[in-house]
Amino acid sequence: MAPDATSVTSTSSASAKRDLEIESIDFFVRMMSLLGLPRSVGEIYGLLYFSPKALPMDQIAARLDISIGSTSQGLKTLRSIKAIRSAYIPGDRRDHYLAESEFRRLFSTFIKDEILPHLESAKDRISRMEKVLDSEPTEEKDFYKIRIEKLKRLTQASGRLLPALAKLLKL
Amino acid sequence: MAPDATSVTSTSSASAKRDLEIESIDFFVRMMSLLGLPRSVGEIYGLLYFSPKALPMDQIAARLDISIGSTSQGLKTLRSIKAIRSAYIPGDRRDHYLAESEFRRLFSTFIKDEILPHLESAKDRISRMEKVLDSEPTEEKDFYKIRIEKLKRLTQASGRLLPALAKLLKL
DNA sequence: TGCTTATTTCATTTTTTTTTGAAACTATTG
DNA sequence: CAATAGTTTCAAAAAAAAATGAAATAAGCA
Repeated sequence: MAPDATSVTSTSSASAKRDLEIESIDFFVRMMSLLGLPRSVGEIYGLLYFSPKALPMDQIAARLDISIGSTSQGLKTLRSIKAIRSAYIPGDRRDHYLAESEFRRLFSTFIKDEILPHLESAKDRISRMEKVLDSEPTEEKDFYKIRIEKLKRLTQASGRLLPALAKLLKL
Repeated sequence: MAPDATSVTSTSSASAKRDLEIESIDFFVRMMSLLGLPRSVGEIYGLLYFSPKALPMDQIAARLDISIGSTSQGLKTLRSIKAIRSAYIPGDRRDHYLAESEFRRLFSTFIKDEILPHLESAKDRISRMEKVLDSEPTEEKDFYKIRIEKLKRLTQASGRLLPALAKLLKL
């Protein structure tokens, strides 16, 4: 195997870099888990976020001590939410990855891909509910009407708020 | 065992109610899972949300066909995020639960309890990072400085945006 | 084209989360 | 104050999610 091309450039403190790396990984592991993404995804992003050079998959796996399977999966996830991009390194046929540091974009992608679809299906569901309520003469009709109305308002409010938020974050 | 006090009051469509109940449960199971809460919590809230009467624990468990252990746990969770409240029913010594239908409150509680604490610890972490960077003469200092700066801006922005959002939702 | 290196896929294993059910505890009431 | 009904707790089981590792596939190069 080739000598480790990213090994520390001798003189300056490797440990300071390592400390920053660890804090970064920890930070993003938590943050990603807040978004419901697995630990490995946070680790990978955290590592890349504080890496001045683009890193290939095998080095990411080695540095984090996780399998290449997880690494491949994690990179796929991060690509899908546009949290990383690959950089071409001449004379090396491996893909190299860089963190997209504008992660406000990342949130906005997340809202668009994960939350808005749920809202869509919620609208359908509410129509179905209204149909059920209209079709059959249920007791406590008023109660049900009010509840459906509240759900409707919630989804409408979210439907307006979230895209606005997404746009705000993207800029 | 006593006859089921909440069984349908004869005439009007039980199936319409059941249909609404099922849609509601499905809706909230998805929504809660978006917030990282277990299925049973969504089921319980969904059931209560479309129940005109307050329901005791054993009936909730029976209707959802889940254990009383899960039900007790789930109710505890829902109480902790103020998503339900209990109603006193004269002559019945069981606690009866009602859904808090203003779930905008619920989101705001969620932001306050789940997200803001992370932000706090993020601030500490960033201070630590800055200390590390200042203390040791690391190469690529500029790169690290910029990254830390970006993290800082993110947490600051969130620290301003989230409480505002929480307040907006609570009204 | 064949050889080598890099990457993806996916069945299996491991880990984590959730649910269950029974015992412990609490509170009410006769 | 005992008997009973209601609730919580928690160890164990079940289910779900994530990670592994090896085989399959793809891609670059001679």
